[in-house]
Amino acid sequence: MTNKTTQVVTRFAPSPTGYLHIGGARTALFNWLYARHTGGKFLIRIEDTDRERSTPAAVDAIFEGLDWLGLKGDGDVVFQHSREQAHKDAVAELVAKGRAYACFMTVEETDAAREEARAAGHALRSPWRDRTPTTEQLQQPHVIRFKGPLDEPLVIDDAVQGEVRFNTKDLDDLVLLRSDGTPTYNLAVVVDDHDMGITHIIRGDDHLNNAARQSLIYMALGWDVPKFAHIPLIHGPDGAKLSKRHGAQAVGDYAEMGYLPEAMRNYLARLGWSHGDDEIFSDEQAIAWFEIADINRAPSRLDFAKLGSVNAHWIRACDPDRLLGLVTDALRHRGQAHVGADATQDVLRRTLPLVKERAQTLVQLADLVQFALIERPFGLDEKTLALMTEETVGRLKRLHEQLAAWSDWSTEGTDVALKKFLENEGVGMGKVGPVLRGILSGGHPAPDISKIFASLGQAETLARLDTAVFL
RNA sequence: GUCCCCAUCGUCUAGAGGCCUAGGACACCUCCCUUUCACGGAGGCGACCGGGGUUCGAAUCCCCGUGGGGACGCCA
Repeated sequence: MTNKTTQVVTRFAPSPTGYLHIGGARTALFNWLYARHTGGKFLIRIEDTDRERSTPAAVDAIFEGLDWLGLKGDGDVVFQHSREQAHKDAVAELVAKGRAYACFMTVEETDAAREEARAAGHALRSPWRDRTPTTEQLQQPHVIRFKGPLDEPLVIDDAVQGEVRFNTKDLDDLVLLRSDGTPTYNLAVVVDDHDMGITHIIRGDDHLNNAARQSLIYMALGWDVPKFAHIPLIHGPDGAKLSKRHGAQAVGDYAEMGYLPEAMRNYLARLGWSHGDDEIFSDEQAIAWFEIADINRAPSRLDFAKLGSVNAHWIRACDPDRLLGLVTDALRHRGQAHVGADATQDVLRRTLPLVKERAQTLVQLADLVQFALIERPFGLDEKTLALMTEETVGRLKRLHEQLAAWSDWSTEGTDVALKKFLENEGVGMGKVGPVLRGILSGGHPAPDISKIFASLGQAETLARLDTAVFL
């Protein structure tokens, strides 16, 4: 735990140009975990300084993703766009301090100068860096650039990556205000993080270079540089950067595939962070254990097999009523609109506990429950039909008789009934099992036969037997 | 091309100089359980990228190489 005098404040700052990416989700999770761990605050800021690419739909999508994941911000959401004036004020201050300047290069000139600078072994330097423009010149279109040190060592003390050494000769004088007067990302981030009191910036590795530039701005403004923690990116199963061809990228995709948010949190937290050999842990445990020092430095790959096994655990641990609701939703989602009916809900309530240990996702669970939901009369598959010899039919009729008189329809009870029947018949389960399964399940995947009995209930079991045997 | 980061089983990882003949999880294989498919149980396969140092001793520290990744915008 950190000391009480300076409360930890973390933030998640996505740019609303699309859905909430799985990598972004983990970044958000780490920020959230660290804030919870330290008793600090977790804030959300929408980085919409690029008005062209930012859309309200994307903002909604991001919040939908965060809500589903259960990651709520502690304060009001900050929209970066709304803080334009603060950004401009900071730039004015930098100009006044001689730490920023007007640059009149055109885009073409800038490109050429950049080429030239690279060839010379350093970053872009504007010829306007040391000129004082006249009042007339200032009427012309221009950008405001940061005036960084030309050739000095710069060390970023990163909580994950350690001491990262740069030289300012490789850092160009980045644009603070565009020629239309709007602030750029690198400037806005610094001003907002400072004003929001962010103490720890936990974000993707791809920002490590920005950290160098940003820290220069902090220092120029005379502000404390927050603690940086750059976490490695998540890669696809093939080790390449996560992209469309890897399939699911949006957290919404994972919801749709039937993963539980708590499973997602568990899996994502374990991806790139560890607490010894612990694999399955609750939110409370993750919060208690989460230290930035335990975040790994190497990028990690997404592994659906492992995600599935973690999800299977949380499906089993899921509260029955909640699971019923989730499966009902999944069934509706696939077009089974009638599943909300009381009778169907009863069937599901009985069936779910009997099959839930077989599923890795809610979608699989929805499949596993189909055998109980199909409506009579349904045909028998060929395999089952082939088993319906005269001898078997006679046997099934006797079974029907015995079951009709049996009262205990718990799984254990029907198991006893079945065993007794087999004993009386003097045959093994192999003689009856396959055909009975076919008749009762309609060819759908189904659990043990006694569990099928318990799931269907006496009336439905007898009815299904009836239609098969007497057709 | 320049700058930066990274490197333990197929994957996620444990490991902070001797506890390591390198541990766990997922995946995979075998067997058991069994009416199907699963679940479960018992085993098994399987890694310190390479080369130099430092040290009595290195997966752990240093250097070089190689291989991955990221960044080089008036995008964020």
